[in-house]
Amino acid sequence: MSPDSYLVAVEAPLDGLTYLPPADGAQFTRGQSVVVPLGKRRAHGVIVRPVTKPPPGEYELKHIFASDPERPPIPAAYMDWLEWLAQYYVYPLGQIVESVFPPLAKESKRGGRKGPVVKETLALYPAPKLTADQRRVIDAIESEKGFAVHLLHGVTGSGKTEVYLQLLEDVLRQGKQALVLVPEISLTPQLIDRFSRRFPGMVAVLHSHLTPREKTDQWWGMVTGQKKILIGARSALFCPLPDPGIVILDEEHEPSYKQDEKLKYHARDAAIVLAKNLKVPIVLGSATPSLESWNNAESGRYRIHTMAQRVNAREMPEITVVDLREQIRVRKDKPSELPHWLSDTLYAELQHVFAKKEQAALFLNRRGVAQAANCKLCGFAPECPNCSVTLTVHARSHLVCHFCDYTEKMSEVCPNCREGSLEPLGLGTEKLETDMAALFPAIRIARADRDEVQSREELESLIRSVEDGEVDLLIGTQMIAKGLDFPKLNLVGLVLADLGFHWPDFRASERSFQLLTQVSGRSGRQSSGRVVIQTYDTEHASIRFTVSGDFKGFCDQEMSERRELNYPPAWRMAMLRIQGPEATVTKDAARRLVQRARHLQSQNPAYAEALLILGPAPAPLLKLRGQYRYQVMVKCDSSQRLGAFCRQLMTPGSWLPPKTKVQVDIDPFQML
DNA sequence: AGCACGCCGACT
DNA sequence: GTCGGCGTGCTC
Repeated sequence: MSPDSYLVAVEAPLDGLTYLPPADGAQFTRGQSVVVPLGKRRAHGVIVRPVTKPPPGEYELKHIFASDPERPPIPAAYMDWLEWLAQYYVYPLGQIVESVFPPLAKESKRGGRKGPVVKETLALYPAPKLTADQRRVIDAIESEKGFAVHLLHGVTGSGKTEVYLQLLEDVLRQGKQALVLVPEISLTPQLIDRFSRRFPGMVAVLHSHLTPREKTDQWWGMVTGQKKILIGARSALFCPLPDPGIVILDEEHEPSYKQDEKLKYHARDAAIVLAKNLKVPIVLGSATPSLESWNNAESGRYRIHTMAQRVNAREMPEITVVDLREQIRVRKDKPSELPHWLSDTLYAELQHVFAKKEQAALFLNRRGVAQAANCKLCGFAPECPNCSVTLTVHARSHLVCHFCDYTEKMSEVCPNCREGSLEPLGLGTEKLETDMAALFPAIRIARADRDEVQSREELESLIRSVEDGEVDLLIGTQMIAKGLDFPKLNLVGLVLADLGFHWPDFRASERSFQLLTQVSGRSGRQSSGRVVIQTYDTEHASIRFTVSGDFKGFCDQEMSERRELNYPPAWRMAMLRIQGPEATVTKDAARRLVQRARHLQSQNPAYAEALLILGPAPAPLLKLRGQYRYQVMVKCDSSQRLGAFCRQLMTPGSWLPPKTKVQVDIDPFQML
């Protein structure tokens, strides 16, 4: 019995359209590529499933033209995964399906005089002898067959990469393929070389900096099975591997795994579902696991593997916390020549390091435009009474919460100590550079931030010049915290750790802790490293737990706060973003969206206690590129319920004014 | 997304 | 009078 018709995912913002089989009566199976008529054009499509019922409404069904010989069928596990993505992230399947295919035809004109994507002429890199820790972890991971999530918690320098390499070797021995995901920023030629030396001729690479031709060639290398290991940024997930045996995802906690445009997926979460569909193990590695993953490990959903020792038994660096409040008090009586941001302690350490001809780095995690206010005397930063996030300074006179729109006037005197004054936090890397150049005229300074370093090539050449000892002092934002692996770097200074604490985001503490721990772990690769953390808030959990090295302690405390306010991972969250060209119209639409949401909530008793709707609140940058932006936050006790709610809420209707658009972001990272 | 239709300003 | 601007709406 032949089916009446097929549901086809087509290149359009739709989940699928119904088509009749072609005139020749050819039949199709799930995952096959076809060419279909769509309006006036020919479009690519993928068979989702045969259907017997015609679509609702009066339609003259069109016929599929033919199957698409250019495109191989998508494996069933990947089809299931794509449908999951569409459901979970509330995004049209038709626009997701396109991303499993390469940008160009298999064979077309070959151009480009650029070198090969993966160098194949390098000296082999033999496997070193594994440490007992590494052997234990590998055995534990390999003892479990089929799908399982393994969280590899290894301190910086504990040799996680070698664990990955050994796991890959064993998977390759079984003739299977592997997918290795890394954050885009760490996908450097050095990393690719390391894999290529170990597995010559078997490595393919996919990331956004490749040309369409290069992407297409790498894609086919994996899909034909010629290449065995795919290393890539998050988009590499979409390359349909015919025979995968393992998925590895390094730096699991990295926020850059979350895509914040179009399909707003989290590569870690998507990778886990993919691995589950493929029935293969997935390894998540990090020195500072995300609270999400840690929570899953504690509850037994993930297997946890810990590596607490550094490979060569190197010491962890010594961390000094400088209380800037104390510094201010001292300087009140005894004025200093030093810039206000530079403590006597950090200055002394810098002098010491430069005298020994070693390297130093100064970090200032200056992030974006949103500014917190804090008291220079007591460190107090005003918080929203409803949301427990730091309030943001608006027009230097008001404090606003970006989640619930709570507003208060910014008081002159600090409401906490009634002595100091509230002032916006503000300090830039440029200022650090000019001050340091004046203090130490002889040292060579390099600056790394978004203004100074635009491309990855620039970042790589900067890193190389630090490695080659052409730089004495590196000044930068957290963009260099990742690539920081310099043998002669023996001092890391965090100029103002508070900037991270007071970011208006419920993950601010977690990110600060991660940054502090990651940075601290990287000072002193060879000899005794030092870390100086300057702060107005020495009691902040991020600092206390970094200094004590108590990862679990930090997570326990942070989890209890998340539970209290129904934040992830205790609850789940979705952000609804409304934007339009007119201020009042957009704000009105946002209000109406909230009304709709509350109405929907009242219709279904299952939502009553399980759902919190907050807002609308103006986005921190209310007007961006001519668009006014508001956001509505939805918290929910279960991800299934949250997904169902959002899909219902987003069903198209006439309630949206023209030119106004709503987007859903499930499990948002970017709170702005 | 892409490609139509549709209704208003500056061109031969 | 038309050419073309991109706002709006639809695709089985």
